[in-house]
Amino acid sequence: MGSSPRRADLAALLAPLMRGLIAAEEPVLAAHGLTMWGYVVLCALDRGEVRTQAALAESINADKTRIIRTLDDLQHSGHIERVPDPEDRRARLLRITERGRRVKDAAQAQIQRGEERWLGLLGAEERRVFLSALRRMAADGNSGPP
Amino acid sequence: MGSSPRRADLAALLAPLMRGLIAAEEPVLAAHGLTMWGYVVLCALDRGEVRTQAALAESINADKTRIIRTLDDLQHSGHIERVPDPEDRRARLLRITERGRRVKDAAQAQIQRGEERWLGLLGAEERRVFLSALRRMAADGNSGPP
DNA sequence: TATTGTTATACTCTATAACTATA
DNA sequence: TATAGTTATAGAGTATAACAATA
Repeated sequence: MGSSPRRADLAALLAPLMRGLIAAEEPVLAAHGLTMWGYVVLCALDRGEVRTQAALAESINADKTRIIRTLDDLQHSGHIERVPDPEDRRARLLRITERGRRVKDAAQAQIQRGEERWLGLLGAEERRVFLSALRRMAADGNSGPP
Repeated sequence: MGSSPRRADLAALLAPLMRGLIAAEEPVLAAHGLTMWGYVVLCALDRGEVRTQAALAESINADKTRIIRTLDDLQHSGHIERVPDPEDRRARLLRITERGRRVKDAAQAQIQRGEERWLGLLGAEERRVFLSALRRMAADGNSGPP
């Protein structure tokens, strides 16, 4: 015997949770005039770790060509600024605007309230352990192929 | 102030972990002659909860038209059988074959060994709490929109 | 020669509509 | 009339290749 697995695959457990979270986020973002990618970009820029489009694309695991329309839209709606880099005239420096940060913070607050639908299933200590473990695992996933 | 979030969004933590897991799974599945969807189908059929194509599609959150090519391939490679339902001549009953189960079990064993790259970051008790919490959250995500 | 940002093109994946054979 | 399975078509999303400007 021994043919049935002790537990489901990790990915099989994460997938439905991910689906649920995204489904819950989408109407919130739409209500704030944001797309999923637009929100991801605002979050990345708000962290302040990246300045150029290439660096941004890499940090959110997107192709550099894929984010251009998103950046255009965010710029036109006043959520970000794109200024030429005086030190490298090929590059354009990205910055979230005051308005962009307000919108992002409002959307994020509502999103994290919505996450209580799932996190609320956990006890206080359980939640602490879960989030701590998840943070560590997520950080390692960034270190590329084994 | 209060403009920076206490923590990252749940989805933002799950996304890189999910990416890493899928990237690690893909070469394993390929080595066993399976696609991601083919593997998902074999796992669902092995659980034995569904019998028709429509029920299978729903259980793995896929469109009924989307799985047909996958079922064709799995049938041609002898991983599943499709027999006409004697009680409803419109339907075809799905069943994983002995060969299908062997391949699926082998792939799954290797996949779960690969997951130790992430789960291995956790202590024994931490891992137990994490998996227990994740299982509960994943089950709730299936209950549809709030 | 390599890199930044951009555009145009091709390709993959998925959903939609329409069809058949049953019920 | 509704449903199971199938096919064909169209649409969205993504990657690839090629370009101009700059390093």
